[in-house]
Amino acid sequence: MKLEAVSVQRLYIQIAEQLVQLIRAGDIQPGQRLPSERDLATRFDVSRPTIREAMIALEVSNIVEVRSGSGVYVLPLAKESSLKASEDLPGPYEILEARALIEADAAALAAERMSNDELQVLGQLLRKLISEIDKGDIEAAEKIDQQFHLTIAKGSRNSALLATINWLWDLRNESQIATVFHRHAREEGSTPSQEEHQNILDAITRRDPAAARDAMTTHLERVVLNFHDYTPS
Amino acid sequence: MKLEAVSVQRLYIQIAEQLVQLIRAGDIQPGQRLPSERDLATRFDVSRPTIREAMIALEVSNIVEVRSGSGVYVLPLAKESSLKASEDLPGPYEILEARALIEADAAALAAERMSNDELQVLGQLLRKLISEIDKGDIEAAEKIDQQFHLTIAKGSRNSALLATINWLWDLRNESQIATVFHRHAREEGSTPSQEEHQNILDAITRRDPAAARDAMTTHLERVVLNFHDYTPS
DNA sequence: GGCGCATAATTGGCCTGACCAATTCCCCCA
DNA sequence: TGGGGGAATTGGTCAGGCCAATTATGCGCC
Repeated sequence: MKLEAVSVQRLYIQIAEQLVQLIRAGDIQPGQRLPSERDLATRFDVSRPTIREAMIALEVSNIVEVRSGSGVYVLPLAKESSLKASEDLPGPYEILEARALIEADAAALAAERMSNDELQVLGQLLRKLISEIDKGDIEAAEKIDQQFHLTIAKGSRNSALLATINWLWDLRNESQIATVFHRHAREEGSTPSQEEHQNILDAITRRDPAAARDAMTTHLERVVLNFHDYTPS
Repeated sequence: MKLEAVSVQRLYIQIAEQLVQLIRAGDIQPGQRLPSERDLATRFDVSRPTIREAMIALEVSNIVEVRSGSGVYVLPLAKESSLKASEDLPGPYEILEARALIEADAAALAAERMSNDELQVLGQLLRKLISEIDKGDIEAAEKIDQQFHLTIAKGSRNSALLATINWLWDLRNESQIATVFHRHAREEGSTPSQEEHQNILDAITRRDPAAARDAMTTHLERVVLNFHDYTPS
């Protein structure tokens, strides 16, 4: 029997996410100062170092600015920094469709622009991916898979594309991790993807943009099909 | 006399940046585990909470991965990333390139999915666009132009694509409104775009995805070319 | 009454030391 | 030789404390 790998997220992440939500919802306006660390500590019922870690996370993410001796303030762009309000988030199907299109574009560009070093990394990731799948560690394999795709996105040398693809993965991870779809994908969807990933890597290595695009499209459209088959309709 | 605005950076930033340098230089390879927090604390001669803050910063920046009870490990993509991920927003060229790719995808989908009502709206927008250009009101024309493009994005029936395209337009508007590029684009770039917009609309009306994609690509690639011509090199 | 300035209160920056839980290591025993 | 099972290591979190920067306060002086 497999236990739910809940693995409660670390506290600083929980707190940072709650604060981000408050900011996005408008409960805390840009420019406004949020409560002192000591105050937040008692409110969230955690220690001050934990609050402090959450602040670091928000600061590095350019969501707040920390002014020593004064307080921490919400930055102006904070509300939009993470694309779109949390209202009608795209569903898993829309995310997959968008990924199929955009990541295909990115793969084509990457085939032309990616450095040899990055290709090395890509090869390592693929080997690691296969080994994790063999070991049966699906969770680890999914992380590697994400890194594989993001490395390609980065290879496009276009930070707008990279940011977009990053966002789509975040969406997938945040909202949909426990759906029937993903559970199924974990069980069954891994095997063919090895070959598909290999095809993508080969195409990029050959510096063949069209082939890279096709390989990526094929890969993600199969995932879309998997999704269709197992969606409770 | 001007004093050095040293304002000693906070410790966690100093440490995080040193580690990033080590990673970039290859002294710490991706996949490798870096020293324990306690170890780093003594080496840098700071307390463990400070090291911990630096780790949080690196983790949020997708440079390392923290595995509880095991250690913190350098991620594969780490070599080229830096702290403050979103600090360097995409430049105008990157935005245009991304738009050319993504809006082309959206146009192709829109050709298949857009409702007739929306097509009507698109036609009205185009007429309005032409009339504003004739009147010489460039600013109004740009707003209409944006609506035209966003209506097509909406026609893709994919909220992830729509959100992405929305975000790219926001980026364009916010950060680059006063550059030489845009000033020039306002003066000269309007005339040919009338015909190009018409081509896009026609293709969608004909329900021809490939043509819609091509028309959108052509349109935006010309803008890219304009950009190239007038970029101060 | 209004203006300045010194002092007090608040706030972030950082440290020490400690305990817990997860992971890994390693030795000993079957 | 192959497991098993502590013991050591490592991250996760807490408590409480001191310092420096910033801000608020209030008192005296004009």
